[in-house]
Amino acid sequence: MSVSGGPNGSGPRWLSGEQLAAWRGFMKLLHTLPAALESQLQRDAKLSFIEYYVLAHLSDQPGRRMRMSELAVLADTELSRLSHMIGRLEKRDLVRREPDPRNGRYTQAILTDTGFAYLAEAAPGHVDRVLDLFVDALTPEELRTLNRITDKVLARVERPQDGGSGTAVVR
Amino acid sequence: MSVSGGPNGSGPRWLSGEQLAAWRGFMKLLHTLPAALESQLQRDAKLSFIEYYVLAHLSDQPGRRMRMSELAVLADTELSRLSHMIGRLEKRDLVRREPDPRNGRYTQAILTDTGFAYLAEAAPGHVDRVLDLFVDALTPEELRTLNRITDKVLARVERPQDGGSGTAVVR
DNA sequence: CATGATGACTTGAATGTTCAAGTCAGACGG
DNA sequence: CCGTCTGACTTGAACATTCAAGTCATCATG
Repeated sequence: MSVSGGPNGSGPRWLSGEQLAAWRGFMKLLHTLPAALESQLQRDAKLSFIEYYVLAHLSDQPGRRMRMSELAVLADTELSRLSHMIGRLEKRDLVRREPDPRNGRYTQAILTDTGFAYLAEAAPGHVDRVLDLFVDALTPEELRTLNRITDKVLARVERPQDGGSGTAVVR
Repeated sequence: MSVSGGPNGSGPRWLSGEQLAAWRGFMKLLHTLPAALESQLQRDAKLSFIEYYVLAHLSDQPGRRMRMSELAVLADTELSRLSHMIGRLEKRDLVRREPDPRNGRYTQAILTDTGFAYLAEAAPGHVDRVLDLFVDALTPEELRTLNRITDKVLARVERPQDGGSGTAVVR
């Protein structure tokens, strides 16, 4: 980037060629892989990626139900977005809501029978695609390495401490 | 997932434990890493991830200008989204538009001086974060492996179109 | 040239996401 | 009990993205 070495003259750290290549490629993957999976899900089941995983998580649960806030954590989304989303899925009869009988502050999202059948119909196609685009593309060795890499980066991202990387001044 | 082995009985292929762990972790990374970078950019420069890279690509170009359609390819986005986005950046005086003098059908997006200065201000903080969360988290060896993995998956995703299950060869 | 075809955007409406309040149930202190 | 507080959503408005037309310059053809 012209901005990197350019106007700041002796600018701050930048990325080396190899690092930049890895980062660029990874950024591209970040966008294209979900897009490819979404397009399959959208075409075959009119579901977005996150909708699919919300339904899948519910189907996994005893009673096919879960508290909204727990589901939000699992689906890695904010409660507000989840609430709107469940509202839309409710209109399609895939999910319904009930207050938790044990504690009325909580709401349970419940996968309906319709929703379960719908998911069962959609799952194989999606799984095929994950296998095809991701799992089968890599050797078991590479998969293990990737898992380790993922964990390391996630640990950094979720590191409790924030801080603008130490003493470097960011005006 | 209950849906995987459940209602379909002898269902189609599913993911093994290791595969599933790798996929889950990767999906999580797909979401949290961009979110972490966006939150820094948003806080420090009121820019989204993609807006940042649009400005960065422009700054890289001779004349700091590029045709909309080329920029759309580089930024991996649709023209319509780019057009709306450039419209918003235009209101902030970071970018302006001109018809290409060589061919009036084309539009050039041009980084203004204001935009260039703005980007120069925002870049170090963003780069720091990429280094911190991504590059520095991995060994050079891991970075190379990741790069290879990325290329393999991207090749699958961008594969023209097949569906024929005959070829097991990845080459 | 006039006419239609094509390509490269631009635009407006529909849809989805984010942000800032608002609501409501239960916990807590007096 | 009563009032206040807290947590867990829900809601509506603002904002962004997607989708389906619409516009406009240039090209091809008769």
